[in-house]
Amino acid sequence: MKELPKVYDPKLVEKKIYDMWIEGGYFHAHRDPEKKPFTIVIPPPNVTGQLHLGHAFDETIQDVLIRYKRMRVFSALWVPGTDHAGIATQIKVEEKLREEGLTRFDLGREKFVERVWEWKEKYGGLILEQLKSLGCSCDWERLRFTMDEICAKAVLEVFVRLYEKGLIYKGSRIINWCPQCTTALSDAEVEHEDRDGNFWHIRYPVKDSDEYLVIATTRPETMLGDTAVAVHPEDERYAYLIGKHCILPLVNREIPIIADEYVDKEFGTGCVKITPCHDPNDFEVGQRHNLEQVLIMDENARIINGGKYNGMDRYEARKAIVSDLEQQGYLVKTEAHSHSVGACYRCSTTVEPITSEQWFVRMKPLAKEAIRVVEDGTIKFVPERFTKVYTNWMENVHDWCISRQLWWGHQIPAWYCDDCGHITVSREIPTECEACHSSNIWRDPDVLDTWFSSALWPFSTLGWPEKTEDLEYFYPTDVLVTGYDIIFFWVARMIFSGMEHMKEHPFHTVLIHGLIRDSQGRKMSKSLGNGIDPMEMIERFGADALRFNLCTGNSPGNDMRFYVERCEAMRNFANKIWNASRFVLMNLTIDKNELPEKLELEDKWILSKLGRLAAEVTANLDKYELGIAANKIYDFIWDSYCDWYIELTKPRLNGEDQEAKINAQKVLLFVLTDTLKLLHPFMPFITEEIWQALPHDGEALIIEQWPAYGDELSFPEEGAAFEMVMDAIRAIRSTRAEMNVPAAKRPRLYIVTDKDKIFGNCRAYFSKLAYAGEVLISDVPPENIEGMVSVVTDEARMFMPMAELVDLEKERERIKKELEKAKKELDGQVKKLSNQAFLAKAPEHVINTERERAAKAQALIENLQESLKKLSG
RNA sequence: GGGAGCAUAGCUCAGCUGGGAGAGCACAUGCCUUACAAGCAUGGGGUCACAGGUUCAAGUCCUGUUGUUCCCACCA
Repeated sequence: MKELPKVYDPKLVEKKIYDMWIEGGYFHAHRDPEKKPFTIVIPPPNVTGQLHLGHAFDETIQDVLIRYKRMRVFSALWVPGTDHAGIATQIKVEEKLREEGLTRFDLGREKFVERVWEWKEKYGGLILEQLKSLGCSCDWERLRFTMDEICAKAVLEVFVRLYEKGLIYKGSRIINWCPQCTTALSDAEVEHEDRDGNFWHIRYPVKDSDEYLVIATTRPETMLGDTAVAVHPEDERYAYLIGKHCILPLVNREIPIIADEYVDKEFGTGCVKITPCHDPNDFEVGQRHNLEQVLIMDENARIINGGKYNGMDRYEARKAIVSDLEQQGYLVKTEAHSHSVGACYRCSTTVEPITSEQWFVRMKPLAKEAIRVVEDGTIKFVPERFTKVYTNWMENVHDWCISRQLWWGHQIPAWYCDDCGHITVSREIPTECEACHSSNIWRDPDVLDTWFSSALWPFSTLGWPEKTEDLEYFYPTDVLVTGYDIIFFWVARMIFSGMEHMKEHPFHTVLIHGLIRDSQGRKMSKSLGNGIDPMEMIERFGADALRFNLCTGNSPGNDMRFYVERCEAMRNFANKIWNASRFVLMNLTIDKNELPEKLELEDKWILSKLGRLAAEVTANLDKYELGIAANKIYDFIWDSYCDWYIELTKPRLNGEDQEAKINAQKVLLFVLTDTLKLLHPFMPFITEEIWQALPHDGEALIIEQWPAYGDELSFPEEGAAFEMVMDAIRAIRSTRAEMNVPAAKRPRLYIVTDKDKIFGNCRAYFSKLAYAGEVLISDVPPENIEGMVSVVTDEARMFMPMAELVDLEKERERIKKELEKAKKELDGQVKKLSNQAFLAKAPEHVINTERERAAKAQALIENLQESLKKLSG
């Protein structure tokens, strides 16, 4: 039998085991008509990214589910892949260029995109290698990239289809503009934050009058683009001014005073400046009143069309304008005012609402089905509370701005005709305008939002729009695992995309988890420098320890604080399993895993526990309760198997009875093997390594069948009987510890009980686990009880002659104290059981449990009283 | 303005459909007991935020309050 080292070293094992799995081809899912498919698509990490704890968390959950289903004999497919991550990747490569003193414009589009591909080829594999270190059992033969040919084809197809259906359109709308990334952003890509700012009250003179209106603004620079002042139609204060004009200060433009219900009479002065090009509301007002549009900022948020302010940065202009207003007497007052400011989710620059020509997806028609499938339960969110977050967003969703002024991404398949102005949208690269056949056409330089391609991920990865066999077999996928921060970006868009293009839900369950935070509850971020590198955790404690840490100690959907010490604790757990297995192997002389004919009491006890564990863990995993399942396995291994069962087998293993020896080995091996199976999804490496060292029939643990038992492991009576013995052992240990009896002291043990048969079979365990010398069992107490320490449970009275330790008076006090406690307990039971309402209304099994407890308490009291009486002589 | 989460041991958190308060770490005491000191045994420690309510029975369900975190929203 193979010798295992004394301390488990993940580094010696993980790489080797992973290679073994790859060689075995176990990650590759076959389209097996005999099996049911189970499919997960990975949330594709940024291709240039590095694994952080958030990934590790997300990926571990998916791997647990995939491994579990694989062992349940599903054809379990986990599709891996990476995302081209438009802005993020482009920024990274531009930074690199800057080190060479270059910008992307120096290279030109074509060369720049080439550079990004080079970068991707060079660094794009890193995160995939990291996933392997974590143990992810992805089907690497089906690796995808959001910009590979297969995915690009899907993107093209979707764009053209939606355009043809009128669900994609180009238009001039207010969009969020990031002056740093110089691109449009979708609403979802803007993060709102309350910031302290000012509320500037400005006087707008009414034309041909001494009067003026006071408006208030948080962005005074936008006044350069004002084309009206609005009041509420029913505001009698200003009714007589409607239709007249104001003179815009500094600019001296005449702008109309209009009436619009959008204005809140109660807020501020009741007058609002209207800047259609730089505020979404004002844009709407402008549309309604046919107002002039004056765009006053360029792509870098520098002033244009603003006279003397031209060329200034937006904040410079703000300062200059406020100062000029003040000098010229237009500034009424400045108030401190906290208001919400939008920031780019990539670079945190304050975004500027700007009118711009962009491509949009018309959301209302698409949202309808996406809401329906969630409301009718076709798609379920776990935990359920995220359903509302989703539907609420979907019901109020605005059109999705999908064009980005970037070079890295899927270029929009639209060509403009210089002659007739027609837009040709096409799957093929056209040579002429489809309307006027002019060859004077040029392609839209913009690319699509990265999330446009991720939205198609569940079916693009399987080969759509081709009717592939994979698509046929594996779609719809089953579970989508991601953090709650990605619901709008990705989950929502996958759902409506799946419904629109596949006419079928992309997955039936969305398993949502929280975010990983640092030990103080802060978000992990580069700027705080509080990030923990999962690779370092793997290096120090092993992938299994990291995985187990991430699976436990949190509840679904909630954030989780990450403690390095917990990795250490889980490393210790791995070591515990290692040593337990080492013990089993050291004692093993059999080469076949089978249960013996003859089972001892403790065998039946542990087997019962194993049977229950398997059933419960299965139920928990089916409900996506990974943490509960993992905790149960942990407790079973450490407490039941190691601390009790292994110790209990030692007398047999070290004894002379050959048959008993073999039988103990058989049960040890059987229980260990099935426990490894249950633990495998959580700790794949160590379980596989041990399993390979144990006698086995199959090839690898990863493809072993998940344990499932009928009644064959159910021994409720024996299980309960053995718990009785354990109670007695614990009571003795406790008393000995309390009295500071050293382990070397092994007094004779008298057990007084009417369950003499059960206790009689367990003599050896009292010696081994309760440090007893000779064990004598009887239904009457021994003589000379005065010199004995007395230990009492509800099933037995026990006496140990330790005269030198016994202070009779103290002994009596100790027992009296226990008696008090027991009586108090019984009082409670009696009270409950004499409550007629309880007896009438509580379910029978609850009443029975209470009766049993009362009976036990009663028995304990009697035993204690007996002992006390004896002591008192 | 709307919505959600959280509040349980010194710390971090479990506690699934209501039925005698749990884990890890920390702490204390005693043990190198031939699988494991990354270990074993034993122990201390909790008005389950507060106030009502439903129920035979509430940490668990309902209402409200307080504190805290987060999400959404076009309050200029």
